[in-house]
Amino acid sequence: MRISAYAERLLRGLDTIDWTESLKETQRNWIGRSEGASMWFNVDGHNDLKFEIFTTRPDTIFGVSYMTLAPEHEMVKEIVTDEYRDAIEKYISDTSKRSERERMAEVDKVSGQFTGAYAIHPFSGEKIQIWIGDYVLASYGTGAVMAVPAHDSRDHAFAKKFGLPILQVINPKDELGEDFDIQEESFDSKEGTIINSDFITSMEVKEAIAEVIAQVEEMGIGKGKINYRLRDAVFSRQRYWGEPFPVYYVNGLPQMIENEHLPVVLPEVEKYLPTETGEPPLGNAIVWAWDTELNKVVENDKIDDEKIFPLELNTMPGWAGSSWYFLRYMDAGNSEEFVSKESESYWGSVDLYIGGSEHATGHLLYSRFWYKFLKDMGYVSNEEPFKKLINQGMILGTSAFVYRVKDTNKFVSKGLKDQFDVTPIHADVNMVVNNELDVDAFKAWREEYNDAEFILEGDKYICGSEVEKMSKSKYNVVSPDVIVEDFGADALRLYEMFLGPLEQYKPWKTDGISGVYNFLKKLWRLYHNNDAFEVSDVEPSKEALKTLHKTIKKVREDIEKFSFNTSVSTFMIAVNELGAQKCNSRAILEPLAVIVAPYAPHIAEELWQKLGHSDSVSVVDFPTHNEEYLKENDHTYPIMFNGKRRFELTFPIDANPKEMETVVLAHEKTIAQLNGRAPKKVIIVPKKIINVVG
RNA sequence: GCCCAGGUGGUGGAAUUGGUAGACACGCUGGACUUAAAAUCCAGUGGGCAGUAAUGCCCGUAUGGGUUCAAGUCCCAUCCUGGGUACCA
Repeated sequence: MRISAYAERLLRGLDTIDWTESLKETQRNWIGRSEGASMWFNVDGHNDLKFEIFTTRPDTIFGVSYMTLAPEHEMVKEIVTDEYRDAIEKYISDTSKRSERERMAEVDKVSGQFTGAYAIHPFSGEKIQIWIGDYVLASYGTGAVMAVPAHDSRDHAFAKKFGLPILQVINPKDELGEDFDIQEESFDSKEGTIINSDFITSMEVKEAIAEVIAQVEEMGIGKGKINYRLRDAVFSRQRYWGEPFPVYYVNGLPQMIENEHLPVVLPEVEKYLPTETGEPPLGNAIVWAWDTELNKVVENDKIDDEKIFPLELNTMPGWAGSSWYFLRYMDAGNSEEFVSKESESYWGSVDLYIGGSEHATGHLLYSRFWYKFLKDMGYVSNEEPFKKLINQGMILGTSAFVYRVKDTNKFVSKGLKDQFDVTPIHADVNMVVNNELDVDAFKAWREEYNDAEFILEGDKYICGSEVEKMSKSKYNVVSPDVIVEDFGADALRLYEMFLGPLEQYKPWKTDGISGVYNFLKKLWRLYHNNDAFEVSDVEPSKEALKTLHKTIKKVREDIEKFSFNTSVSTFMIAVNELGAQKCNSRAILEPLAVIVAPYAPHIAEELWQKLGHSDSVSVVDFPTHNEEYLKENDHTYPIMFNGKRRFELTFPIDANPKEMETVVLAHEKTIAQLNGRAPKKVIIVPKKIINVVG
């Protein structure tokens, strides 16, 4: 699939979507756009031979001291001289044996071999040695580079190892100083002035790049070029299960099954594993042949290669479905097209996508690619599939540790463990409450611990703890079912939100759930007197209205920002305040149930019913706040001296700053603070602070 | 190595545009109710110093500098943690 053809659009599109910067950056790096030039070099003594290199630094053309080809480069065998033939062949066979993994692990290891051949410098006409080296990748650019050791760290390492010349052609910007030793370290930055470089000498780097490109284009030996790191991908999956290709083989040649006979449905198999002969899992199927007369899938043993043929065993890769499944939701019942024009134009692209960042360079890049392709084909109308994307953080587990004294069956409490030689062991978190181990449960946990002994602190065994991914092997898995059983689904839902920001990784600690559980109980009590449901129709108090409306305002803002943890805090504050106000006014409690509903739907629904409604709380309009109720008559200002708060004063909201200043300066505490000094300045920020400078 | 995100009490976290750091909650301490426990409610809770107390002062958002009347927030440098990436010319 030629995703590389969309590289530029995939890159530019990133500027138009509301995704996290880190995710966009990962995609940018993966696409890997680099701007430079491709140039042709002639080979000395071979009039008919020339080769192409790609460089992002044409400005360093006069610093070239050798050329490097990838070992796999097709020209190597033609140019190698007899003297070096054996050495080159040995090097090629050695590097081909090294697996990609080895090459990755040995990045620092520099290796290479001279070919005996020379290239001709296009401007100076000088002869330049041609080497091969496995730091040049055959699959990127042209598989050949012009090596400028003075200004490229990899070329520098290579040159140093093989004693090749290092020619400086850029003078670093002043602050890096004269004492920069180019023989010791390369200068890769583009901040500097060109030296020793014929017609580009004394130009700035940027200028020189453009000038060299113009010159080689005029000479017909090169041109400006943009390269991408992004590679095309094979549309197939060998080892796993996936959507089947509607393809069968006649004499080994693939044939497409006609549209009208689709879909081809996957067969039943015993196991989803490759066959013993190494074929894909579909090779295990016994009903996987195509009958060209009946136009259906039939048993393999009927294959006669005349009317009945074998079907393709490879399947489609994961992104065959994941790249566009969301479009199908718009028109799931449509049996003619994946989505109708009407549905597509109604729904458009996805407004909000919540997903993990681990899909940055796979699913999320391919989805964008497919979507752009579908747009080009006229099937969808937007350029990007996911307008906004949030990476949700993972809920981590809090592991508990007990400390076994080495070579014994004794366990020492955390506070005393430093007095012994101990091994930390994961204990099941379900046996631990507030870091205290249920000793009997631990003994019963496993046979080997039945007669364990404990060295306690006071009368308790205190466990150590550590935050890790939830995993069975770490015994830190907390099942949501158990939480729902103990506290209810609303408490679970609220607590997950309350733990912290949506995008953040955060540790689960069951102990903390009592906070939201208490909140739910307090909420319930607002609508009840003892156990009886009781709300009144009396006019709500000013304070209650203020509490309600500031809550509505804040929660609406939080929802816009996906800041659900602060919403939950806001509800807690509201319920605490209304409780203190002894509010049980219907005019307050009805809208309260509505705004709580998205967060704690079960309890809200039940309260809504008790309030006498027969429809669901989820279909009621979300209330809007009224600024009238939020108006303050006065504001309590911190009185600060040189930025340090010393006391507070309350002023009417519309107080004149001049008058406020007079009152502040006349205050006895101000006089005490100033201690005889004259204030230089008084800064008054309305509804914020008053700062006296002096 | 490079790129990105982050570092705030005992803990999870809050803090609008630079404007009272620590909201809310957990935990902890003390108290009320109770024969007792659970549940519930009330009060306190960043650290330090002084004071019988009211209160006052100093320090404090990873570290060191800087800008500002004022910095968790802005700038520079450093350290640490998490994630991504791996010779891409």
